[in-house]
Amino acid sequence: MAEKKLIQGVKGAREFYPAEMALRNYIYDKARQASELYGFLEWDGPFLETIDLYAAKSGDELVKEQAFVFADRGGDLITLRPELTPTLARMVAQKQNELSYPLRWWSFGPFWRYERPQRGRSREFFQWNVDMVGVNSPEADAELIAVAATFLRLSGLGPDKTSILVNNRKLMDQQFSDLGIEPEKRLAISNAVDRRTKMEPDKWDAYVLEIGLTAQQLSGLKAVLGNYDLWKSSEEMVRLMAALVSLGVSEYVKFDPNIMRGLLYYTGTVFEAFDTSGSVKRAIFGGGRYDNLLKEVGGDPLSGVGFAMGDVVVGLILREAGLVAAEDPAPAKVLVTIFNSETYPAAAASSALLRKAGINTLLSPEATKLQKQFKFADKAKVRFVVVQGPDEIAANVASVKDLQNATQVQVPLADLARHIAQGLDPIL
RNA sequence: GAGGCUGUAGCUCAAAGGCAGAGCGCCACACUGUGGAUGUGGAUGUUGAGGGUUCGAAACCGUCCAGCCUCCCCA
Repeated sequence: MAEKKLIQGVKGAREFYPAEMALRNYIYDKARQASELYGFLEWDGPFLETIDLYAAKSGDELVKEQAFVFADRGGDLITLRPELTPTLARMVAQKQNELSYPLRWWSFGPFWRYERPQRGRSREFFQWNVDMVGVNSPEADAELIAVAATFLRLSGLGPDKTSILVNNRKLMDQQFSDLGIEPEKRLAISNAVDRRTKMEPDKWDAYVLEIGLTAQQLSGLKAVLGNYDLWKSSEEMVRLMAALVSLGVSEYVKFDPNIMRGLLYYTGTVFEAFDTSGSVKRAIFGGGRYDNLLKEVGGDPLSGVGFAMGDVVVGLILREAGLVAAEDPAPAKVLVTIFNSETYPAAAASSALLRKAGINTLLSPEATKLQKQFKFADKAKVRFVVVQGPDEIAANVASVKDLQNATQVQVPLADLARHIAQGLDPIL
């Protein structure tokens, strides 16, 4: 009590108490299942990279303002990775002629971005990345969307709760061109489209006119953004949509001309997933097709398609939807109590028997009152409690209480593990 | 980087310038070989930090720190 001041953790860094760790592992497990169902290989890169790797995309806010950068003892600038794609590009380029294409890789690991922590955003987060490199077809794009949709399905997020919205950069570029919007204004227009849902209609109109569009172009643009059949005029989109039907995931997918994605490197299909039933407005994941992946790190150009999903937003959604309990996990099935200071050897021997049989077993570390040990068992959510007092030890048996139905029986020690295993799984 | 809200017991929150409280949780007992439920009793605070105003501050003022929300950006 003398020292009460707790040393604070790093702002925006994550703390995973057992309940949060269970959620993180749940997301990791579903990501792994979805990835492996499509035959993707797990990989990872270093968490530390030189700043040069990201500086290839100079001018990018991600690097200049959102990266954690520090000097190592030799004075070199080291970056905590803010994203995976540059690492992917480098690692593929290093073995460009050894790898077999199309490459299907997935990864789940930590990333860092120096930004203001808020709902759905922290400075340290885990991200699932999935990429297919070395192929350029709408069917490959569909495959990636299918991996993502499969994750949603495995996680219990059905198409009634989530949607994957898709669009195509080339299609939109054609529309902009048809409207006579000059190429140099298109980036600003893309950003404006991205921001449209967050602004009031009048203000958005004014904002677009300020960029330099004519009133006619504005109304044309709004017609385009309201045309949900626009995809039918794009051969790529038609093939993509057909592939999604064949792959059995089309119920998740909707065409939406308002999906642009801020990142510059997307060149074709783009997509983002949203929670449509809950309170979280941020994208669950986002991705798309990129060309010239390797050019900037010194390799020969390769096309790819990929997406990334952070753990924070999807974690919020899973909790809100009640799909993952906000409780500590309960790996142990049995608590072996210690009756008094003399009976520890018998209790420890019983716990060893159970563990040898593959049963997750807690052993009390000291002989406190049995009542206290039972209360602990209840909180630990174990099913069985084993008691061996002097009577049981003399008879070479153990008392086993089933907390679920409050029954208790005496079992010969030789049958202890089998008895409990059968109680846990009656099929045995 | 910009704006807003909040910070009181382990947790959720009351107290609006005048004695720091409740519920839940925790501990003990009822029940000295047995959990959940119930009852009775008990412990717990530098009111985020350090200053100022005041006879008197949890409250008012400014500083710092932290958390939450929005913008920016994005997973």
